[in-house]
Amino acid sequence: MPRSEPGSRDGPVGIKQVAQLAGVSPGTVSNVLNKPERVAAKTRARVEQVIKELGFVRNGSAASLRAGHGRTIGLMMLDLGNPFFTEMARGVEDLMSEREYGVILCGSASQVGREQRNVRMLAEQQVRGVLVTPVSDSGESLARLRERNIPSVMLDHAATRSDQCSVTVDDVAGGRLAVAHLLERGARDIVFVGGPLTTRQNADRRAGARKALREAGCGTLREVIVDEMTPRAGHEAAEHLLAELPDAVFCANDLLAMGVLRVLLQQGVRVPGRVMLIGYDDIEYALASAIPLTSIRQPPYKLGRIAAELLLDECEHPGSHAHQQIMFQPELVVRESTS
Amino acid sequence: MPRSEPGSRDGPVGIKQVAQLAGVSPGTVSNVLNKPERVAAKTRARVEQVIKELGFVRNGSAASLRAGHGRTIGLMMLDLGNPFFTEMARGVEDLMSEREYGVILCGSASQVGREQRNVRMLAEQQVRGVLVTPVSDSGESLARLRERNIPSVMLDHAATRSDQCSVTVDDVAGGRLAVAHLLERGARDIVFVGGPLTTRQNADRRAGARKALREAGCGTLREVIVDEMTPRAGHEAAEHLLAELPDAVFCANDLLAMGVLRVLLQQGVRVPGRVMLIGYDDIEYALASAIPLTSIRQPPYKLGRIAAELLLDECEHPGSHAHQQIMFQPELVVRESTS
DNA sequence: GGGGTATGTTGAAACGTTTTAACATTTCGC
DNA sequence: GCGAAATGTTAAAACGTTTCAACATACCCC
Repeated sequence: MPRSEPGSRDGPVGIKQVAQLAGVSPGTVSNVLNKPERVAAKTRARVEQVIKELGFVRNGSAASLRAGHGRTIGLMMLDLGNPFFTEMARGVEDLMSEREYGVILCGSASQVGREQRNVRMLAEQQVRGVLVTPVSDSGESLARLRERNIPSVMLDHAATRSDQCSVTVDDVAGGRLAVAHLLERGARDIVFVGGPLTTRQNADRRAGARKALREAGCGTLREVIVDEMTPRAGHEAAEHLLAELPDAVFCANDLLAMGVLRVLLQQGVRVPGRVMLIGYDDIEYALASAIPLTSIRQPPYKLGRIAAELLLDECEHPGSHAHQQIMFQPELVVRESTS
Repeated sequence: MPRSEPGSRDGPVGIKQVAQLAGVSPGTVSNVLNKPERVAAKTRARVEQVIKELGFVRNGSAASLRAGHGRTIGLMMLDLGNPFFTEMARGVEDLMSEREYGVILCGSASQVGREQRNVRMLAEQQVRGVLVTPVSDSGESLARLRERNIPSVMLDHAATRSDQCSVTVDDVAGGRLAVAHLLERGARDIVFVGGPLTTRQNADRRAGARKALREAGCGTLREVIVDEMTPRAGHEAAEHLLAELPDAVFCANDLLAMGVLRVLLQQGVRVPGRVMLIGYDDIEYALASAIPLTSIRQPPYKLGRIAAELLLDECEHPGSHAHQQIMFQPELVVRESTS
């Protein structure tokens, strides 16, 4: 049996072979794939049948070359080690998977250089658009995307230009919410643990904290600035506190708070009896800690999903797309650590 | 000023325009990009200069179309919500970024169907290779990749075929390590909390636990099977234990253990005084819990990185590549919860 | 300085789609 | 039934790279 089908060759089947077997032209097969409504029901059925039989899978590179863009988007994350961001990535991935897009994942690890290298790589891959959680100074990366006409949506960082979409949570409001809660519970001597302040998130949360104090007209804010948002950094910060215990501690994220909590308990400091503690992000693991943590809840999954929707809208309907700067309000979740 | 350069047009600059400005043929520019050693130093310098001036970025789709494969790999993860897997993804991303490859991220959410859809998408994107943490029955997905000649490496699941690379940690040894430790500390009535048992990880860890008992010739193992590896599932499991407290609990992952721990402490059960507790994975957040958790450490970042290296070796040197099944040994990390 | 070998460079042919204008065919109003 | 309009289908020209055989050129040894 030399060869089973007239046109069958060894290589992967292409659109031509489908066309031949279905008795139509390659153009029609392409239409079945991309604009099914333009081809007669009967023809379409036949072609689809052949596609299934032959196990044909379209060559995305060729499609992308001809069409000028492919079915992938880029996702640039600030910190792949932080559950807040990976949860966001999950939201993005879920939506893109539904719409049959691929997601090219990049981590900038908060370094401008790495961010720029990755933007170049994404441009090379002909991504249709890019989602970015920008490092403090990403102007250049975004400009490069713009000059290549690659749409982008900023994630967890508000856009200042009106020709840019962004999806964020109000961190100033979050900081205010946290400290207002502590004040209401009677705390006066409050410590903010967070950093580095060059990141927008930290700066905003601190600003919110100060705002709450101003509004209340009472209380003082001490600060311990750390250079990482990890449990380890929380440990170190807590050591500084032991000398002069405050009434309450506001940590710029839950990982820090978990570190602080552990040191306090080890030293026999009652939480919340002696010191109240509040975190930020409301990650799942915060609930599971020995003294469940009061925290500020953000919806990372939703953020990712909505940003992805916005990006796709801009990519697929550049004409009618209206740029939006969406800002969610965070939510206070009260648990034992402040009760 | 009608046009600044003779060949300058509006669209993105291509290899031809670089060639023209540098006074060479397009083929030579391509060689500068892909086989720099084949082109004379002087010519190369000139071309590189022009590339920089024009801000030329190669069109990856065209390259991929002609060459038959692109500079991306696929990464299929079992569970994007689990720090163990996201840490693995970080290892993969780091290496691929160094080698200037893009990583297309997919989550299978443990569903065979989603896995297969994603494999199809990856094939369409012409990925060079795929890293898979397979769901329990992924034979078909892997077969599809093979018939398309797309190399793959299995992650966190040992390959049974010798023409397949895999990188794993010995979960049987891990389970044995955990329970042997508990027995050594004097526990006799031990409970295993984990599930679902259809996942290889759970089945192996349980098998390891049983092995430890057999070897010791003493002790008994009760089991609470859950259907999710989350803190919430841990809570529920712990409720079952309260009626008849065991000497020790071995959880198939740290998230479960954190959930169990919280319920025990809430009920006034001393840990480790009354019940010892051991987890699995040694995730960062486990250390930060109120009673630091004894756990079985696995090196997810390293797993990801090594698997990525293996995959690239297979992709780039298919001739000389030797398939390997690498298995790491896990490590016992003793902390307060068993001391 | 002539035959042979390295060493660089080139031109043109792919790669597998999408797109477009042009061509058939059917449908419809009258 | 006739012409016009609507509906399907097609052939051929892109898209921007890589590859490969062929061609120059420089170098070397006797």
